[in-house]
Amino acid sequence: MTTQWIAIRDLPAHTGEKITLCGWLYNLRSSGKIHFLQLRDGTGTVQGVMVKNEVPEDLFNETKSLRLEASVEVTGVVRSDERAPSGVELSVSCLRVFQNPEDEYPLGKKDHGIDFLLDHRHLWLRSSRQQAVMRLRDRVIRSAREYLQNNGFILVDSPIISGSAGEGASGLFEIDYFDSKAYLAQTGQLYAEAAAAAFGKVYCFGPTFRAEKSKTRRHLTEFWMLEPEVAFYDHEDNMDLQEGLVCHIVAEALNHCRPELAVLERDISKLENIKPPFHHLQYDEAMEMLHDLGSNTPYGDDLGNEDETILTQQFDRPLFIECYPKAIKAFYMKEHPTNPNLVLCDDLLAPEGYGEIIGGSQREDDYDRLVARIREEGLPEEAYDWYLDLRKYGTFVHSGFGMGIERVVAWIGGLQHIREAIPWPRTIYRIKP
RNA sequence: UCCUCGGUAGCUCAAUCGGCAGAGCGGGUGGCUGUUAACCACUAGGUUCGAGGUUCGAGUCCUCGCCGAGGAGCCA
Repeated sequence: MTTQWIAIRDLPAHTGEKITLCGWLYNLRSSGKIHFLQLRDGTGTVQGVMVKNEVPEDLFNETKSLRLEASVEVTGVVRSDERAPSGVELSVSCLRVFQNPEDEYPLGKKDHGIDFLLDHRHLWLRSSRQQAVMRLRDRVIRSAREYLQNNGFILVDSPIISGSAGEGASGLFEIDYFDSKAYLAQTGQLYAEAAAAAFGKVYCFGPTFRAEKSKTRRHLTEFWMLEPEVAFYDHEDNMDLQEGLVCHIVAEALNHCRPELAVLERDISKLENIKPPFHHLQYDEAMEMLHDLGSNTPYGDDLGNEDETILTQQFDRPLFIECYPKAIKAFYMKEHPTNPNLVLCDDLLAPEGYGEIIGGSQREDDYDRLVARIREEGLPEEAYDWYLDLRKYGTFVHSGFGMGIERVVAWIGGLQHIREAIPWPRTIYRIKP
């Protein structure tokens, strides 16, 4: 295509000029002798106005028969108009149809059920709401990388295919790998720890897989996780990093995604609260508070979703819960220096009931203790020989965490369900499209 | 794996106590020179998820199955 076309987003700068744009017809209204064409091109929307006695009669009649989502090239003069939401309209003088669909567009202008929308995810992405979500997701990812890279981190990605089951094989997807079995990664953490010993401050970012039959609005079987790992950071340094990262992501969403948050009808004031310092509770304190608030969760258990919601409702910004019992946490977490029943870890809970967005810990750096923990958990020791090497050759205090991108997007965007926060959600009963 | 809810027109949903299968949107036809999910008129459109059962009569009640959603557990 040799024609120079203009993005709808940039139309106000071309007021008074005759321009050409390419896009799709997302709605068409007509008053008999005047057509209103709602056009979108991925950068924005604009109303094209076609008046019967200003264009050839064939063109006017053909335009009336266009179906929703017809792909078109439209030429006309950009005109400022107070009645237009974006401030400008297009007086259409010429319209070329790339394709007028033979069938009616499946997604109507009124509401649809979630099942139908998910079956039509490939078309649903065209809607203004889904475009707002994807732009927010893009911004979250961009600002997270930006924050880490501005703070001396290097991206060192981890493999997605792993040869050993490692921790708890239950949640792993098994795949055929030539003549043997392999597994899809649940986390890149162990590899990030090795990379931290090479580069100091590292992160990995990629898809992770959980073969758990979770059926909740917070779970996907495939989700994206950002996992920083830092040499010589302890538990406290780790939480400072998490706080800084989350604050930067929220601030950048407010800087760049106001229109998207407006489409999502997000209460901005809730996001403007997200500033340091975040609240901190020790696990013990959290349990005490929960029991005062009527929870029945016994001491020693992990917090239920209900518990997380109750706790976060007490605060106006994210909440750290620190130092859980060792028995309910992963083998690689470092034992608490004064209480051997606890580990140096933290969960970061988002406000408004969005729950855990980060799980992190200081890692066990003592060879003997780590071996003992692997044996206690009944894990296959030989699978961790390379991981144990990190404690044999220049062991070092280090810490890291994993942040679930979709949960962060769901929280910042105020989404009801995490599946809207990823372009192609994967859940137990849904792997198409 | 467990608990709860749901499946009726292309879509979103109604249908009273078990008594003629309905509406809006979308489709088709016609009308309208400022519409904002435009509006107005007319019109077509049904194996009520499937298989049994109860009943004079089942979308509705019972049994089993299938599919999906929300929640629990687990986790980011």
